Amino acid sequence: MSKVSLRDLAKALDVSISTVSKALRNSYEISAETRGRVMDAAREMGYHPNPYAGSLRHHKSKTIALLVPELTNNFFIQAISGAESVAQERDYHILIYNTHEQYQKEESIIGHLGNGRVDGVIMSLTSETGRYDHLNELIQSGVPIVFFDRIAHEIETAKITTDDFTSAFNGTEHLIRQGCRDIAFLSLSDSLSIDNKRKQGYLEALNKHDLNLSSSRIVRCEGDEVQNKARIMALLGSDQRPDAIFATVEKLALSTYNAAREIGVGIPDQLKVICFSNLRTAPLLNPSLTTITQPAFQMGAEAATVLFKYLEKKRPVIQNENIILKSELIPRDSTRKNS
Amino acid sequence: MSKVSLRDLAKALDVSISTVSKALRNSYEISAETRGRVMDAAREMGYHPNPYAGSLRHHKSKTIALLVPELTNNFFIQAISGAESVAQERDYHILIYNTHEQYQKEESIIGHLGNGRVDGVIMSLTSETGRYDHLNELIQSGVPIVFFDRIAHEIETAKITTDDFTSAFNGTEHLIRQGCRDIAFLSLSDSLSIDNKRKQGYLEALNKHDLNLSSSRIVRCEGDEVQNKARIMALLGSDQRPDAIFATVEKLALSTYNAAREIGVGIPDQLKVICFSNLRTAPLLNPSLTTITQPAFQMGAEAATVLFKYLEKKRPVIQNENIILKSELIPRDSTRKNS
DNA sequence: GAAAACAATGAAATCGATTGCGTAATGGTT
DNA sequence: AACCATTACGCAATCGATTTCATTGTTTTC
Repeated sequence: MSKVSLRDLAKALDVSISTVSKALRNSYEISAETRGRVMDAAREMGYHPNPYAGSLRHHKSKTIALLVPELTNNFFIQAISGAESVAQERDYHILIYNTHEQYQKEESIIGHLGNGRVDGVIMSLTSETGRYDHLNELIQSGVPIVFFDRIAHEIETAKITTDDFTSAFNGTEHLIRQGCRDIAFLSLSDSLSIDNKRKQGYLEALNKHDLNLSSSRIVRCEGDEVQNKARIMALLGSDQRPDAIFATVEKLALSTYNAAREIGVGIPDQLKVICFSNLRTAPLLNPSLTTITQPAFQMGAEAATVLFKYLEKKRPVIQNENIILKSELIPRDSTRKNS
Repeated sequence: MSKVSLRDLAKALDVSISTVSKALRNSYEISAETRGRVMDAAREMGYHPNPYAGSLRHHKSKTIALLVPELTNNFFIQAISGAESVAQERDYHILIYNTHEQYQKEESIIGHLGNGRVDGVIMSLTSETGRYDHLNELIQSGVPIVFFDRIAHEIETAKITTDDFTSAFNGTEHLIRQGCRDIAFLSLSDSLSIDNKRKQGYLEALNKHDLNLSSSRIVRCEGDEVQNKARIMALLGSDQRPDAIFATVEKLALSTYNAAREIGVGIPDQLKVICFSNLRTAPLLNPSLTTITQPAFQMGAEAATVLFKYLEKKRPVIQNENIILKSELIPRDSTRKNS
């Protein structure tokens, strides 16, 4: 039952290996009768071609890699799901890697991806990634990369992002409209472009509305859950408590909810909260959470579509291209105006 | 810069291919000097071995496949994350497949996994899967499968589950203790063993407490989100509304929340809700949701560990083995006793 | 000093599938 | 009857790495 190769089929049918191979690929060289016999035998004996033999021959693996900094994260999962659905349509296989927000892991994994393991890569950078040598090297070796969300501007390729600056600007204005005057911004990492763009959108909105920007209102939360929550509790416990929090990522908003609950700060009366999030339960939270929701599934699908478009070419060098999708601001109770 | 092979190295150093190969693998046959030269050249020229050439030779791919019926699902994602972390430690690669709850996709994907693409498989069945020929065939062809959560009892191999019967029994008793007398059970599929075990636990608890089991209280929710919500709204809107809902899976509890909100049924006063769930925001919901939480990450990690244990053997035939982990019942406000 | 032992390297087979080219057999043409 | 086309198939090289088995040249041993 185990491992049927072309050779086994050839032996069983008393023809040559090449005849079997050609018959299975419907070559015009093979007579209809022989082809039929081969097909039947292949079915009966349960023949499945060894994918790696073909990969070796054709220098393509029909496999792509997906690198994300976190797996247990609604945004990335939806993006993965989007990419997966496109890949499945095209009979591509997906290798998945979790870089755990560590540059070192990213580098090591990228190193394993050269020389034919994958035909292309879709990825989002870790929050630590500041150098791109490993990525450039991979591209030089002929493996194209498409970035989504956490992109490397420095690399010429396709990048799928959302309108982070505008979304953050609008989100901040939304808070201001709801009556907030002292908005803290919870940031994830200084080296991420999305983080910086969101920060700029936030600052620009403050500026437009003549709110002074005390730099202490930008709080870096790059630790683990416990550390971040402690930092937020310190912020909320100080005598100069902000009246709103803009969280760049979902998990910081949840930490804010937990911190506020623990310290006895009422949302939205004493503190309004908004964040970038793909949480399905946002409407069911207490209070329901105002979110800026990225089209995550679509981003993943788009990244895969662009990648495949280039993979079909003979020499897949991806043109520099910025594909920017729109996020949606969904106001809910966490930013409800005080009555 | 692109594609450096052993041959290229050999040419550059003016030695044979075999010498290069042996040098890189630290063979004692090669002199220290030559080895050094080879190593240096390999580093400089950016040599990475072609993984598929090795796979062909050694009949192993250092790759496993992970099949799940859903990707955007907290339970499965945590399980995947657990398996991924173990795989990463051992330098294994993970191919991920979403069967979308469709038997046909499961069958087709499994068909692509024979003949060397992967060394083993970790999977959870679709809710449609009732035949196991495709799985048996794969195992026969030498690819071991480890199941988690949604397992196939009929197949002799390792299976990682949680104590579904007991958990459902305890969950139901919990509802009864909180004063419920008419508990509806939202079921996902009749063909899934976990669903049946949970159902049995539920029935057993009713039985123990002498609550009569009108069969109409078991509601099959195997449609999409819209259909399920409609079914639940019909249930909650009837003049014989149950006083509690036991949801087998998270998404049905969320549909229940939405349905109850829409129809104006108060949780927990008019309706108590409990469910199997790995939702991180369960404590933050309105009201906070009582959950039976499975150790999903651990299940994935355990599945991978068992699989790798067998893959290290020469002839990996997995012994029949049931590994049962404990779920945790976390009472929250959605089952709070009426005052 | 001849034989044996050893160290360092290379040639070639192998894994499984593909494919360009060669070739035998058949039928048709003049 | 000699020739050419066509059909149907097999041989062998190839992809890249590994590994067994020679094959050199050198050193040791009696």
